Amino acid sequence: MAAKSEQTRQLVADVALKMFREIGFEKTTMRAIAQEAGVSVGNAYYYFASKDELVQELYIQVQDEHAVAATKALEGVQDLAGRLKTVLHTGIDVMTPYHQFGSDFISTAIRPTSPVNPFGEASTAARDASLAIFRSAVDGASPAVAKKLRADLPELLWLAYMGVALFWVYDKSEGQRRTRKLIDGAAPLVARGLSLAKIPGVSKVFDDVLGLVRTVKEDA
Amino acid sequence: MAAKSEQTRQLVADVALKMFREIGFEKTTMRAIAQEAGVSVGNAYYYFASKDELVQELYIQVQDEHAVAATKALEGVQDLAGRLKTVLHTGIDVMTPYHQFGSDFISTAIRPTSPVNPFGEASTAARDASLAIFRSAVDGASPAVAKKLRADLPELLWLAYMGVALFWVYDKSEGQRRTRKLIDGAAPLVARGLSLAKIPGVSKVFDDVLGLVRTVKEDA
DNA sequence: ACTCATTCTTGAACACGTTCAAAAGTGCAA
DNA sequence: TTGCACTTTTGAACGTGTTCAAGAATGAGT
Repeated sequence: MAAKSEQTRQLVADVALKMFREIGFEKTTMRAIAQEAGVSVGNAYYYFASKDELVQELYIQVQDEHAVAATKALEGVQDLAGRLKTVLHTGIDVMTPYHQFGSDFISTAIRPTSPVNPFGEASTAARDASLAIFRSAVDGASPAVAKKLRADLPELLWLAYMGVALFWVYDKSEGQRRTRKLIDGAAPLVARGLSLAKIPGVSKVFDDVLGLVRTVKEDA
Repeated sequence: MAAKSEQTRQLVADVALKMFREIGFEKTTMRAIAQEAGVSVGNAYYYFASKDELVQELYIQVQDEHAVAATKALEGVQDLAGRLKTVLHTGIDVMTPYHQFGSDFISTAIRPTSPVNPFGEASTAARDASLAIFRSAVDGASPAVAKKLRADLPELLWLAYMGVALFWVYDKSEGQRRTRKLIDGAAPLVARGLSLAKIPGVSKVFDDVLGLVRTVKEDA
């Protein structure tokens, strides 16, 4: 029997996500969710320990959509700039229905104790999934990315992606036009910048950057 | 008469900041502030429209301290790497008493409607003050920074500083050792990276980066 | 059919940030 | 002194996220 329990859980989650999309984070109160779902407030809390955990539900779903959309869109795109653009654009695509919700999300997510914190423990799975998208974007590129960069690049790009997401949240231009522009401009620049790694004088700086990144990551 | 009113305002602010420092943001309730200050809750709200505005008070104070400390510490430091290090380290210095408070602060600050949002209207003054520190760090450097970079660099460094601050918030190492390491490593790297602007192949990439920055900033 | 441990559900209660009508205080003009 | 407008102060009340003791429902073992 497919757990009556699981049904209730799904119901609450579905109602919550729908309300987040339609009326925003703050106006979606736990009481409203419960009422709309036809359960008691306490019951919603039986399945989700906090409002933040409902946000986590949304986060995971958006992440999944991104993985699917990006994988599909990457087919046939060879060059790094194009692949990077693809991953970033599809990322923004799946987030778009939640744009008005974005600032509340980030505000929630940035709190170290939040289950949605992208750097935190609770979202290791989601982060790894997201990282995997960038890894595939890098690994599948031709001409290939310089070998010494290949290991760390996906993580750095993912970090940049967090920055783009932040930019997007603040982007009040229609359809978030500016964010799209930023992606279209930055992706080729990153690719070109990386190709400079062959120049001797530049190569050393790259090595040091990688060294620093590794050092700082290490003694966490 | 130095306004009894102003005295109350100061009292509330002082008590609040002290409590933020000592027991953190969440545990510092408006009721606790009021009680400790010997006023009613409503009275605290007469002077500060929200708890966020008390955070703004803190933000401004920290900013001021940073400006003073950085200006003093910059004396006699010539090279860009050193000057950058100085500004970043003094920035972390003045924030240190509030480290445990950091994540709540950022979580508050990142909300576009917050008076403390560093990108927002309400903190234009504070941001300009902070920007001025970076501008002076750049302008006072010798050997001088490439002319074409000089206009935009302070803003980009300020942005990087926001990133460092974010890193610091998450830095759980003792005394935030890792953040210090990051600063010591990154500052010379930035300086060296900028000096590459003279190399022809690199120069073009730099130009495009600046072009992109300006484009994206323009049609806000 | 009858336990009874486990899972699920309820709604009242709590502390919080915030609001507001009303009271108290203040200072100046008549 | 009295009157009056203005500023300051109060504390009860509201809606929020969250907790929890208590009760229902469920289902496996007898």
